[in-house]
Amino acid sequence: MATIYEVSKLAGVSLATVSRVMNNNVNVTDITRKKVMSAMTELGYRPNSIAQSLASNCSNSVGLLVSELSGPFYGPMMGGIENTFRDQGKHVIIAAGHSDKKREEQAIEFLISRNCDGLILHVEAVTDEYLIKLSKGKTPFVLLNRYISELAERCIILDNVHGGYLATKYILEQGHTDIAYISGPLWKKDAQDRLSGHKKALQEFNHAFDEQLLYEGDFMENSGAQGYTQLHNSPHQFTALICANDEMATGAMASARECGVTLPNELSIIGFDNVFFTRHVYPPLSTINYPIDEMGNMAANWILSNVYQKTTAELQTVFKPELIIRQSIIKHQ
Amino acid sequence: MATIYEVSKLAGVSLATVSRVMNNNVNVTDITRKKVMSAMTELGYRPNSIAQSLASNCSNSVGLLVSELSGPFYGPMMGGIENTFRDQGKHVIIAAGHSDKKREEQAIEFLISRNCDGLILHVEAVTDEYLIKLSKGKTPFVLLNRYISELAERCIILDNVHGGYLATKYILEQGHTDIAYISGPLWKKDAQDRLSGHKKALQEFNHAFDEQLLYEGDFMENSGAQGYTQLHNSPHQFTALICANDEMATGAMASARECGVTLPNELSIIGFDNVFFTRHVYPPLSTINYPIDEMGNMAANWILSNVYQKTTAELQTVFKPELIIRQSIIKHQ
DNA sequence: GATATAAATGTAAGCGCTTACATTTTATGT
DNA sequence: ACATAAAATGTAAGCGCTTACATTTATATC
Repeated sequence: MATIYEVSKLAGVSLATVSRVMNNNVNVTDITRKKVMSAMTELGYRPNSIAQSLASNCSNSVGLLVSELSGPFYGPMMGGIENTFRDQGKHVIIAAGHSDKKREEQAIEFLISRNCDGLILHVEAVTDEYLIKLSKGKTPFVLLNRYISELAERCIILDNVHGGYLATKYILEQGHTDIAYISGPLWKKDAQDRLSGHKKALQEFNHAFDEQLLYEGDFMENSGAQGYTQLHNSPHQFTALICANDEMATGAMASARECGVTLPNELSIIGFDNVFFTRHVYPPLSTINYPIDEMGNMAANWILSNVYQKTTAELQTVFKPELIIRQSIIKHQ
Repeated sequence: MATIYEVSKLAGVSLATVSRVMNNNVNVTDITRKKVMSAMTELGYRPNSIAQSLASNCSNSVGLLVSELSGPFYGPMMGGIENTFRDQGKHVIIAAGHSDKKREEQAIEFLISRNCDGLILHVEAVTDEYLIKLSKGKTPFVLLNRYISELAERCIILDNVHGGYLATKYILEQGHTDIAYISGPLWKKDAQDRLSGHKKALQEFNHAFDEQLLYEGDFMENSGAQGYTQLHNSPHQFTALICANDEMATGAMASARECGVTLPNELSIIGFDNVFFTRHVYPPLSTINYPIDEMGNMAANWILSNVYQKTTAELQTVFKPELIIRQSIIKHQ
């Protein structure tokens, strides 16, 4: 591979001049620029980005840590992020944390040791303290889907409380009074928030929250199925089921059908996240929209603005969930 | 950040020695190794991977190009790949090609200019010639889901012909004789192959292939819906529909239901790929399994073996599809 | 046209590592 | 104890760029 040195020789200029035409282009005569450019194309020169990084102390790479690379939730998020960055010549290095404290920490270390200029973190298991300490370090980062008051300006979140509220409110408005709830793991903030939104709506409608109708799942499909079975077999009746995410709702639907329950006639269900397959389940699942792609985009913009000093669209940190109505809920008489 | 130089000073050894303990560890006394190690931890030293790359001419990064970051197909593939690599201290740089020739080429250029040691390519639009030329270059790559005879040993593929054959054979065995087919875009090799598998099965059962019952889609959900509508409105009857992937099958199912067709009683459907949501659609979709995660894994192993000289499990290039039977198909009398 | 000023270009010192080669230390055999 | 080979360590030259600073060249001012 040709180096800058050969280009400079062929063009009859110095290294610095070649470097200048590669970069900001400031203070170079058109004529020398042309000489250099044609030398470059003649040699098929392409800058060595590693050497650039070392010399400039900027790797032009941003680290992206998600819980899983697969699954309906992260794909759109990554898509939005990659798109924004590649246009800017930045590249994204991905890692998966698998919702495990140790693996998340390792992944962050890994990304930092890779000289990422900035990090986009969707972490779940790592502690607030860890992140606060990390924020003192020299690698800037944004947090997706996590709120830490000390780091507020770098948290891009969904208003989960409001989302939980919207779901329950809609169910209540449809006349349901006996409502079961399958939550996420309650050590996770978003699971808590969605549940408190639920309680808030209940309170507003003067309905008591019934602990017996709560099942704590883990956001995975199976726990939805298990949760439903357990609730179904308890003495408590319910005509509507709220699930803290779509995966669990799907599991619950399968389980309900196995119990001989007709959907949606005998049981109304609502999920959360609006992952793309909710349209395909039967009956099509009502849910709460989580604009994860937009939020990924915003995270990318945050980095562009805070790390690379690019001017971007205005940064927004709190996103609003929206109710998506499909056929999985019926009016209760 | 501490550099190797400070470590060497604190440990009272030379740069080279520090470098040695970081690397192969060969020819270093235990005692000096310990001195160096403790100096490292004392300083919180972490090697600068950019400098390492420049000096060693190896970036420890591999580029991964997929068509989309989202969608049910690529997630599992990326997951398998990332997993394999991070264990080995390699990182993966991702890019999306969006099935567009120009964007795919750009992405490849980008990845190469990023000094990736190797590439895993899932490309669709780029020509064979381009790839053959690329193979003459210095960056090694594997191809996922694409076969080019000149590059056979670096193609990791599914036997799509056999997959198409299996699907059709099963439908035929269920007694169906009037079978519609929604294909992928026929400029894509996999779409062609699946269709020829279909024809092969037909022939084996002495059924003529009816051009009128073929619709060429684009592997996306909408085209499945459109395809179904068109086939439904044509004068030709059919009791079974084979779709070249699950997305189109899903679209066709929605469309069939809108046309008032009861599934699976009035129409049997089979898809292809076995993406995870096929279990959730209604009725659960029979399909052909595409072991994309394993194939991603294998691609990673290929790189490990061919680029990094690691010994890995034996490399396999052709994977076998399997029939997955669910409830979307009934026997035809 | 001489001088001051600005613009364009060149020079050379790093960025933080690896590694060929040189040198020193240690082990081995007699 | 000494020569010799082997092992451990040190020296220094890069890897391909960027950039502060120095120098040269063009432009403006009177």
